[in-house]
Amino acid sequence: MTDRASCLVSKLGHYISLSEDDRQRLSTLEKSERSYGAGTDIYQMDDPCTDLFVVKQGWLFSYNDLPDGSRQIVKLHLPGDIIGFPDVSQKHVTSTLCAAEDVVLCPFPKTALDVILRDSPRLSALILSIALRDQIILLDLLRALGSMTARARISYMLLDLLARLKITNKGMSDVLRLPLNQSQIAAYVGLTNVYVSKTLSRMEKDGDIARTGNTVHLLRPEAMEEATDFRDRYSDMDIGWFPANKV
Amino acid sequence: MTDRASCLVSKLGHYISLSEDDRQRLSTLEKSERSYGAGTDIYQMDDPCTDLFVVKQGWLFSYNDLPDGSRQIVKLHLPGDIIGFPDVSQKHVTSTLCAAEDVVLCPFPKTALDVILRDSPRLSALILSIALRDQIILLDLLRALGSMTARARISYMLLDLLARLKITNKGMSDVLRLPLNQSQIAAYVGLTNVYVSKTLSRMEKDGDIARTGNTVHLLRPEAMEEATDFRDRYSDMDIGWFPANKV
DNA sequence: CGAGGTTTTGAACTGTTTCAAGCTCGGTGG
DNA sequence: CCACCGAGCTTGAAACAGTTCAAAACCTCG
Repeated sequence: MTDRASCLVSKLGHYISLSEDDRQRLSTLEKSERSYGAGTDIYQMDDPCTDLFVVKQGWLFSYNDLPDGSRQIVKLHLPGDIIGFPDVSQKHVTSTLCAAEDVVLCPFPKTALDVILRDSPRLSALILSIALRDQIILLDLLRALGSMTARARISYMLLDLLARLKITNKGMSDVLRLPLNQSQIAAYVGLTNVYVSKTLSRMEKDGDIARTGNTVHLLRPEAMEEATDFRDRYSDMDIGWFPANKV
Repeated sequence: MTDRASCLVSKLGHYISLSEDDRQRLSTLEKSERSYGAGTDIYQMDDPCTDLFVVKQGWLFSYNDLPDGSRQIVKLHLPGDIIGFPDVSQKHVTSTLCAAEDVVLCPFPKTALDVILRDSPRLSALILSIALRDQIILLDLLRALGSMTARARISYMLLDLLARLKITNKGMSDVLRLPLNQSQIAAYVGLTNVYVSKTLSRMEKDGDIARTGNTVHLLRPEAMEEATDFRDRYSDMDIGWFPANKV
């Protein structure tokens, strides 16, 4: 991956082989990259939806504040992710995007999708697949929030993050840098910061995890997968049905 | 809508105008329709994923059973809906489909999407938009399960159902036939059947709703929308960016 | 009329929240 | 170099929303 390589090309090329045409198309879509400091709100809920972003560096999350003052984080964004996809279907964005740490993003215009859909069935299929897979993952999260205990929810979150990181980093161990504070974890799994603290402490005492700074070590991932009925949706997407590109 | 009209054509034609070519393409995809009795599991989690279904009649839901014995309903399917979309990205389906009452479905093969993506950019964009909008709706539900009280969750569910029914039935009032028992409602909003009963009774006593048989009348929908920060994602999808079909 | 599924109601219980205080630790300024 | 500050984490006690269990009431349909 050279320095001038487009974020989009490297992200999508990860799933399927791209024709030279496709590479060209994707590269031209990308605007110059941008940096944001930790804690910055990059766009706000209800802003007009014009750009998508590929994450080049750092973690981010999308959140909503509810009428009663509580906050729900609806998505964590890791390097390589495309941010804002679902909002393409709406005139305005439906959540606020916040940098969890210092980040670098590659914006590209929403209209890019138009071009892709018109000219590249293969890329269209890939993008659709990614959108659908993300939906499956949301359903998994829904099950966790709907009917699991605090402990299982947190386990689930950790397993999910590990699986995501392992896509691009095959040989990875079960150690995880977690650049989120406990209030953010709580807002994600639907608990309070206090109970997240208590639950993490208990998990540590029971030997499920070990913590040092903001890294977490999963000591019995299989047991945790068992308890949460965890499935890895990332490693085996079905891309067998993709159409070939027209000639 | 004639008797021989394809389910898919009438579903998709609802959003955009379809060319005669597109109509032809869609019609040929559809297999003959099928009926199932109330309570039937139509397919089971982990079955191979081959077909999608358009709902012609009746309500259904997709659910998962968790290791601890609890059940989570992840999606309610109403007439006009396409079932199984997210699973296209997987080799096996990720939840079990169950008929909440007597239903009629129109199956069509997963490979249909291949054809559409190759030949019709405009239909591709529509399908992608629907998938993305569904994702937004899931995020809304996630917020509800993650950080709302029992009362707000149930309010949210009712508002969402009403909004969905109003898509195809513009002049509809705030009365809703709800062919689900309280255990199913509970499995959907992440509560127990007992507490659903208690909450519904309280809502009725407070004058938020009225019940007769399995129909529910929303008496103060605006107040409920306020309390749950409800947004109607169905009525105004952004389809302005769709590509025209090639000639 | 009886039977089975569904809803209601009450009492005891539990997981999670709330509030509040104390602790840790890295960063900053005197 | 130390004192102090603030953000985040931990801990405990009290309160509460929602669960569990169990029994009774209700409905619909054969």
